[in-house]
Amino acid sequence: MRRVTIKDVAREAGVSASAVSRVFTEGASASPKTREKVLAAADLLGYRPSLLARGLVRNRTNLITLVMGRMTDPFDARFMDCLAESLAARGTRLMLSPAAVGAPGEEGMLQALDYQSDAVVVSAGTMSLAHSERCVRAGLPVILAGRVLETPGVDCVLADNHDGGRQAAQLLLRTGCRQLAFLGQGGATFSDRERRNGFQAAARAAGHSIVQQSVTGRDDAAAFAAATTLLSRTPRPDGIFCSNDRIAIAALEAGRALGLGVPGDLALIGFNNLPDSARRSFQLTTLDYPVNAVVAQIIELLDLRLEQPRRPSEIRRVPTHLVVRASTRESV
Amino acid sequence: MRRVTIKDVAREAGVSASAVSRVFTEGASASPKTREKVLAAADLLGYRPSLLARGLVRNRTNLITLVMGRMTDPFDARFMDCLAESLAARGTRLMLSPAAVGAPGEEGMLQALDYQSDAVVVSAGTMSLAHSERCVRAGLPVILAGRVLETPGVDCVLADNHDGGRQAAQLLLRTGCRQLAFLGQGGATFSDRERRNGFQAAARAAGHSIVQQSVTGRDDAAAFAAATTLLSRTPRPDGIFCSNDRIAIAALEAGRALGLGVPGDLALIGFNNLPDSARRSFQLTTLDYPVNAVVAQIIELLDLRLEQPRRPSEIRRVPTHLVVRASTRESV
DNA sequence: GGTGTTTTTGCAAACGTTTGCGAATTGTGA
DNA sequence: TCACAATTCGCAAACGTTTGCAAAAACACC
Repeated sequence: MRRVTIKDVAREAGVSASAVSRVFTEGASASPKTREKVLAAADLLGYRPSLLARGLVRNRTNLITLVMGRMTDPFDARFMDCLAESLAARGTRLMLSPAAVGAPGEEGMLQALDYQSDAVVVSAGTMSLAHSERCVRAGLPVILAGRVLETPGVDCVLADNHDGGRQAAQLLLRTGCRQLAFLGQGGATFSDRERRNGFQAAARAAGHSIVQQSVTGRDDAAAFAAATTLLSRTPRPDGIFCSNDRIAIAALEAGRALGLGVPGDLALIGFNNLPDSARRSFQLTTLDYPVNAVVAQIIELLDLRLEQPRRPSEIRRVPTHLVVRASTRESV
Repeated sequence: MRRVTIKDVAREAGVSASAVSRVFTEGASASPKTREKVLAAADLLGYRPSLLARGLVRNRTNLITLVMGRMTDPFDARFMDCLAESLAARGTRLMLSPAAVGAPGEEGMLQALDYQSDAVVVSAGTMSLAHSERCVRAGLPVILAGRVLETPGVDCVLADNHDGGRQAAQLLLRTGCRQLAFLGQGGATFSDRERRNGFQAAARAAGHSIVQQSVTGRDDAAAFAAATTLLSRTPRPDGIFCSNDRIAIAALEAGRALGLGVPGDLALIGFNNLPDSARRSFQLTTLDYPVNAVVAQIIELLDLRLEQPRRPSEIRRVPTHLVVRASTRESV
């Protein structure tokens, strides 16, 4: 039951432990003869190098910690899935650190230090980031997904939410909506604020004002209630931009429950382009959140920073594009 | 930038490294005085024990590897989230190993050995399990979620799918359905087969036969197409049990697209009780998959096996219960 | 075969912990 | 104060690797 170690392989192959190590490390020198002997022995014994031990001496674990909130939104799942997959493809493993467990929540970032993660990716939108600096000071690269923190050494990558809001406003206005509204989370997350600001700015630029309504709570019922409230205001909004698809779908159901035709009486735009929003029951116009592109940027920044830890930190924005479906009207 | 190590703390506190170590390990002997000095020093320097090093000597890492398929279904996300959360609460970290990366896919199980995970949880439903035995032989506990493998040393926990199928059949028959059908994945996953078998057995026992249709492909469009095919058979099914909620919702949309009333012309039952199925647009009757209970059982089995590695392996089934909504008729 | 250059090899010291063991310290009771 | 028991402490050896260094081996060239 004892783990088969490098020494076992060395003995079996009749070489030194260093020789075995070199066979198993990229680009090290080993003669074809020993290589063959070592591989045979390793195969026979079922040897696999301990990445713990290797990490200890190399000070590089090929581990990345992901700090995330509860994956209540399928969007988070999609992000995590994509990240795990892309990292695995380049030989890096992803470790999960749920943010919600302790009271402060940001403990998860520090735990990344414990296992000597090569970096920590934070995607928990509502979390405070008090510990980021400490991580950076300890030499642990921090990458923020979906939000910005102006701290030296912290890289950020996110969708261009502001521009997404602009596109939403312009589409609604172009298709004849006159009473614009934003239905969001009341500024609870970074993305929420950016999307609202972009929407509002574009509306203003076109000479329109917007009304706002926030959903309090995280479940669909809360979103439905908030949408119902919003739709019973006078004048009734005829074009709503929602902070994300989940809220938009709830709003769509609320509109229908009130007997409103979509998009005739009410046009709706969401954000994220979840699989759900393509469903024939909803056919939601939305802004595509480019998960793959965001993940690609994260990995690129990761590599850059691991190569040169002192490089200035970057903020990268990934463009977002409209996916027009049947919850908005045709352009006139 | 050098990591602050146990020796730094020892020097700062004026004690030996062993003393520091003992302060940081549960139930070791250290006098109040040294404890205080050590904690002060550790706090000052920002010391955190390296779990790599600790894992190396203790041969216990507090790491669990989760081997999973792509998280295309929100159900998987829910499972993973719950597992990560529960493990974190007891001080164990979850490591992800996407199964889909290599050609064989089961490589992920072996990678659990590399980081000396304490155990591996496999939830990838469609994956082959060729490497399970090898893991067990290497002393790595394997726990299967959602499927059964009759191998000594492999524990399994899953929902009682067979009984769920029975409940579905009985409800449909009790509410007046006469042409029962099963819409599933053609036996692609373990759960799929069990659910079908339970459904079929109960129907037979009541003197009914069922027709089957399988959806080929993983996206909603495939499910919609399969449902449409199924609904154009003669005699047309009036009660369909679907392998999971995603398929059931697609079937519901297909029924509506054909102008069928739900539940009047067509009754539908899903499986998993996803948040989506509670939506007012769907109101899907479904079987609740008790994620929390399953995870609790997994953790219990885990603890048991870590305590006594040689104990006989167990198969635990967690009961499932009907959540009746508006996609089925009232009992008569 | 001899010289010089390149490649391969083994030794031993690291990496940051834990832990058995014996020594040192502290506490107890008369 | 002394003898004895119970704690606490430090030393050093582990855990399974990698890697700088110098010795050894292989190779190239004349």
